[in-house]
Amino acid sequence: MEMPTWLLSEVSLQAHRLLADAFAAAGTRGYHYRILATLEEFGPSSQAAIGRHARIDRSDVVATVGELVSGGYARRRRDPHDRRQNVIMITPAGLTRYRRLDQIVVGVQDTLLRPLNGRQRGVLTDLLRRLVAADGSPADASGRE
Amino acid sequence: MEMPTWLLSEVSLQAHRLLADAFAAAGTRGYHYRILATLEEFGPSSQAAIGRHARIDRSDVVATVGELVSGGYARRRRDPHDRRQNVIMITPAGLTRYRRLDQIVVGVQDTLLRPLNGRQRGVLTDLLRRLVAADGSPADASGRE
DNA sequence: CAAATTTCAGTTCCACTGAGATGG
DNA sequence: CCCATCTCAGTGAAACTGAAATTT
Repeated sequence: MEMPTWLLSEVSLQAHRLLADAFAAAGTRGYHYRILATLEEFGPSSQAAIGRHARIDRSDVVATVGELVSGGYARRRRDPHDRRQNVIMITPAGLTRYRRLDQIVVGVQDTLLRPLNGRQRGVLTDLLRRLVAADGSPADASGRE
Repeated sequence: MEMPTWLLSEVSLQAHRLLADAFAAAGTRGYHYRILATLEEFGPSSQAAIGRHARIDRSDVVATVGELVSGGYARRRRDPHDRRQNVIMITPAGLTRYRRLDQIVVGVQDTLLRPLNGRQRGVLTDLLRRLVAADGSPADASGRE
């Protein structure tokens, strides 16, 4: 019960709980924040591109963007240059909302990482980044999918 | 998008995918493994105790233990000393199954942590352990629950 | 009475699948 | 023809809630 995967899922669950509580208090969910963050970072994007950046399934992107549009946080238009895709743009209201949610998320980082000092936080982030970077990379011969 | 909680959830998701795939191939799920591991580690336990050790909700413990009993991997009896509770015991078949699943889990650790050397794995485990240990501990004034 | 345990029924979020329609 | 995108409908694991029944 001390396996890294166990510890990882426990810590991730802690983070998820903190985030879910904070998001719920703000009347939203993780997918909303992640999509707003993607739009803020990459600008107008197709739904497929959003899904790749935010790592959300195509199917969930459709539904969540729909909710964001209903709430006035994003706009959805057909791309005139490639009529297969939509162009999703964040609205001023969406940007305001994103900034507010982002502060919440920053606060959660600090709550979660309180037991670690600055140097330790850096080491943890670095190690995790390596694992993320290696996901599905050539190092591993037995590919998924 | 480089927040520790994001990296954490990404890595945890990688681990979850690896484990879920491996468990599915073995015809089981995470809850089954976690409960078998708890029974192996702590011996006969009440369902409430299992839930506390494996960090599984009381409600899910009931259902999952039921499945394990159906599969012949555990037995459920009323505790004669405290008739509110059940005593759950792992069967020989359950122990065999647990050992097999545990090997799978050990293999997944190695797949996941392949990008890190031994020292780095130790550091990561240590940092994560600190975060887990601090969960809901006094350091944080605003307690959950 | 209060507290703990078991159980059931239901919810939510997240990740994912399959298939159809449209368009490049 | 093949491929990408969008969309809908549905599945399943995991975490959780509320309430009832039993027993301590």
